[in-house]
Amino acid sequence: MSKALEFELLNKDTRSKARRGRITTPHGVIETPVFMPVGTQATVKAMKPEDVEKTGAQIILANTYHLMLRPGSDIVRAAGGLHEFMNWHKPILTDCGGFQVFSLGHMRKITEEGALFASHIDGSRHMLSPEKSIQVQNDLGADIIMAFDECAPPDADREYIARSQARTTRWLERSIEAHQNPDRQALFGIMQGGFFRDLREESAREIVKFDLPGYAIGGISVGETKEEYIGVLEYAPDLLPENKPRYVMGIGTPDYIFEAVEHGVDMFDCVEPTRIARHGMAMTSQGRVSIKNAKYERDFGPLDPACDCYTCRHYSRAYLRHLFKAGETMSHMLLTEHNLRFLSRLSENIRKSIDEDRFLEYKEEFYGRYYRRDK
RNA sequence: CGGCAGGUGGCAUAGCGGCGAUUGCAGUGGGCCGUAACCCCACGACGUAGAAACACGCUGGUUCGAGUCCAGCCCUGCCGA
Repeated sequence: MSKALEFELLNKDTRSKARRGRITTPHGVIETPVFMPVGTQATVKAMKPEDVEKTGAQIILANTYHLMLRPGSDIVRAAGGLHEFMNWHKPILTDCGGFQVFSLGHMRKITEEGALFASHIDGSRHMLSPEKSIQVQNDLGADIIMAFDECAPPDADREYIARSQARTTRWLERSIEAHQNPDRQALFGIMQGGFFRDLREESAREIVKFDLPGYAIGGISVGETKEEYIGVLEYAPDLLPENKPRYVMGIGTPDYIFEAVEHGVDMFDCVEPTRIARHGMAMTSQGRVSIKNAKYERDFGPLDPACDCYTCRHYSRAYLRHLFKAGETMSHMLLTEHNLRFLSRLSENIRKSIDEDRFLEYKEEFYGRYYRRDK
């Protein structure tokens, strides 16, 4: 059993599969369900670590592929690891590069050995294999690291998904073998299998055998319909051990989060809040607000009257709109901070609702405000 | 007063005689899901598509056809007095 991570199941909702948990890592405790902001290049874009922390974030992500290319994991290691390098002293999770196998699909070639990438920065060629991914993640030193997988495209056919999923399992075995310090970094396995239940079952059966400290559900929220997404959630979390954290990779809209939690998921991450912030979009208690809209030109009220974040306490919609239209970096900072606070608070409220056994009521109440259909 | 260069969307620009006129910025709206993302898409605007009419400074002319060629005028900029 890994000493790097401990998971306590604190409470279970009686009318759904939602659960409250607590993960303990070398850099601190994480209350679950938890939303994890993404800081791909060892920075949550537009945010200082201390401000990320103030939003209530308990753990952030960083990325193997990006940091391997720049600055290079040896440099991060020489700096004393990611926590020291980026001045974030709470837990960190590093993604393995498997998503880049998908998102940079046209710039790489997959073989049994791994994925051969042409760097999006300078075109140089890099083999990202299970061994390489884990070596980089060992250098980075995150509390939770991910086994190297292939995130297959949602429209791939069954035959491809079957082969890819089986290969990901073989890659998992190699990832475990390559892992140098399981006492300080917890290695999670990733379930694949696309939208085929039997392939998901096969994937789960194989990866669970390794008795890892946690498991992720990968390959969803990659452009499929919401129905397909929920379809996988109906059975996939149940295929994973109850006493281990379950992580759905890549979700960050409130509805996707609620659905995941309802089906027994504990962790989730997404670029959504940070990216849409830089594109002028805010998540508010009343639904999404596109701050670029002309109707906010003279709106001197806060972005979200129900929000306690720094942005909402000090700035108006009119000012945020002005900053955004003017191309000022400050708009990215303020909107990002707000969106991160929004999702942290959502996580807090979800945890509270599970503690009080009223998760479904909270979900309904939230949907009534956020997804109301007027305007 | 003379010489030169120009006048095309809000601004800036492209445009062998076939234009229902280009592109960028600005504008309006939308998207974004394990971050190649301060990015991408759409639309409107000069410039009219229900019909008719007007039409790239203005007025004429050449031509089957003119933003494009010609003439005059108006305006702008630069240079010289």
